[in-house]
Amino acid sequence: MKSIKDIALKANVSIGTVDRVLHNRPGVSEKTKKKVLKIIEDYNYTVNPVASILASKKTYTIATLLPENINSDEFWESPKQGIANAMEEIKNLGFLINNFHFNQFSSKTYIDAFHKMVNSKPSAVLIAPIFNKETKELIGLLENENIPYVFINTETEGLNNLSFIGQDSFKSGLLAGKLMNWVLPKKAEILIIEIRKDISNYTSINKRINGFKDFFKTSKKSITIHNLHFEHIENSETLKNQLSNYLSEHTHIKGIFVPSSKVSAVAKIVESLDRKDIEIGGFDTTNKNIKYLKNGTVDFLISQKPIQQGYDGIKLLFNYLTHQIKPEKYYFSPIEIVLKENVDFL
Amino acid sequence: MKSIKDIALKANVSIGTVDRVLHNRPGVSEKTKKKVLKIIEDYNYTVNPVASILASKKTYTIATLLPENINSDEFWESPKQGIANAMEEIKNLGFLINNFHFNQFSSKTYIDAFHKMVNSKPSAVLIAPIFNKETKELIGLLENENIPYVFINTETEGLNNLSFIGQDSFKSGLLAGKLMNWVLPKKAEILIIEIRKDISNYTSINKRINGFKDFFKTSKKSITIHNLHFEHIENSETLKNQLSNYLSEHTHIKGIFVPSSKVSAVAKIVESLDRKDIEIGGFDTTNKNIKYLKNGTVDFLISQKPIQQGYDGIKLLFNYLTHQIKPEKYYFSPIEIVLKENVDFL
DNA sequence: TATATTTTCGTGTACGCACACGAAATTAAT
DNA sequence: ATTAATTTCGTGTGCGTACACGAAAATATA
Repeated sequence: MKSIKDIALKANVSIGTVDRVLHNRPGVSEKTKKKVLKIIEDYNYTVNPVASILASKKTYTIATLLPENINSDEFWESPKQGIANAMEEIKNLGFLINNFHFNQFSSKTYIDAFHKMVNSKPSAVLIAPIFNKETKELIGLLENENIPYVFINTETEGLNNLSFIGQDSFKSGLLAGKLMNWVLPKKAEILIIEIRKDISNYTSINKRINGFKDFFKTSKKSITIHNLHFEHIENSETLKNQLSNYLSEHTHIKGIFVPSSKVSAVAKIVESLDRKDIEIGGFDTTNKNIKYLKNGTVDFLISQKPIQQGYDGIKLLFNYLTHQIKPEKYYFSPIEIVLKENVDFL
Repeated sequence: MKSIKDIALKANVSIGTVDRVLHNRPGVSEKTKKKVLKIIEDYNYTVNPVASILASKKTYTIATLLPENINSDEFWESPKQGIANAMEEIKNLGFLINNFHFNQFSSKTYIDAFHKMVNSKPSAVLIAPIFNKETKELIGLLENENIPYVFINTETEGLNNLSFIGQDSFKSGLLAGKLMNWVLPKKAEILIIEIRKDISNYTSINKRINGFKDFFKTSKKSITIHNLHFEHIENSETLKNQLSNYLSEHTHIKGIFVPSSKVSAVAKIVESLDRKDIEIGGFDTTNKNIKYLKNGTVDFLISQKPIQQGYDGIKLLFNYLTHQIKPEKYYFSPIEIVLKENVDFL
């Protein structure tokens, strides 16, 4: 392995000079610069990143802005896990992390946290831009400071984000449609259950629903689709009452599609009604959802590898900051089908 | 970030002493060792791997022993890709790789390559132990030299391999059964097609078939299962003749299960027969298989993330050699369901 | 030509750790 | 108590690079 010293020796210059041409720093005449570059080429030399990192005492701070999760079962736990994993790998390379949180049902907390994040003067940020309008208003703060930002999970169009990491929601809904179509009989009715609390994330949810419905345009089976909205999901009594009423009024409903991670709340009710004839499909492998998948109440879940989303987000920023590697604008996460039979192997 | 110096300072010893306890080297009294360890604990100190690697001029050589792939579409291309990716990451950390190949249909080439591999005196090896008997005979060569070895893709029981990375074949077959059951009508017959060339890998294939059949013990549908063996698959004419004869003799066959990666060969024939009523399922996302998945001839594929298998194998050896991190004995790869709708998002 | 200015380059130190060498402290032997 | 043997530990150097500082060389100004 050739080193800077070897180059310097061969070129009859000092290692300082070699260093200067390597980093395109000023202070080298065209002539010697050319000479050194030639030798670098000849020797097939590349900087040793290990030594490079050790020598440059540069430190980077990455800030994240994600929803807080009150109980440990929530979706956001997973991206956070991935972020932590990535940080573990690069913490010795001069990277620090600063996590900011907000309440995903309060745009005010989002704005607050956003300001705090900017004030911490990070090298780069990873954001879940759940609030569309607010994000567009605030994003200038980052651009003024030239802080690169990556969006995760929620797509926001028309901004100069370095990259977006998340699922193609329409396609994942389409896939959900295909699976639901598989598990249903030749003739059946389907109920789509939306939880109004999801509204902050409405674009993704709506795209999923659109994709889902889109599939049935081509289905050979005879399918009718119902929609049901709930304001709150906490009050499980009213949810239960309304849902069981609806199901008893529409006895041909054999499939329920939950276009969010709140599958378990629905599954719990269906199970208590002992309606084994109803197939349920939805999103995200939270612990509760997995529980109902394993006991057969839920038929399928669609996952987006959220741990990897977090991991990839950090790694991407790492590569950008240290090696100036510009990422793709879109990284679509896997659309993973999770059944009882493969849930233990993910 | 705390460094050795900080530890030494706090413990009132020299960095040399701290270094000794960190590496379990002799020459430290129990008393000071305890003291230092306590401070390491308190400070939550971990060695900086960057500096560590730079300082230790140690170099490791990892050898791999995998089947050669003649055309670029074969399964083994993927693990090799993963291996290459991992090596790219660690090549500057003093790691070299040495790839050995064999013909997967000739045990003699396996034995030859195995010897060559051992003679190259690698620090550790990654093997696809496709030939069971031969592996058991040869493994002593590695154990004599105390060379750690990891198995990939093919499970071989009763040996002291550091780890195994691959799929739970029975479970993946079971899942294939579930999917086939979903796509078939209430009453149908299924054909399982084995290619005799797969014999070297027979354990995996057989386990898949067992899992597949196992599922139908619980199916509510009325299913009959046929079996068909082919010696060679190259001669596509005879394959085509035999298969089309069999299908025309057994008109109730509505599903074909290929428990190997040779799905495309079967799909090609079924397509040429214009038998759109037959559903096909199998393994591995080779380019050809994906082609038939996309055009609808194949209904589902089951993938095992082969790229990641290769990647994980190398990374695991890296961690073992550099940090003495002992891996789990079994790493079961994901059992991934691949449909037309999600094949572009893997 | 002498001096000032700018350009070009060499030297030294630091990053955190590994490891060799040898000194100091402790213990054993006489 | 003196010396020898052993254990315990401190110091120094190097890994390959980054970067600050200042010296030398080249060029400009008078």
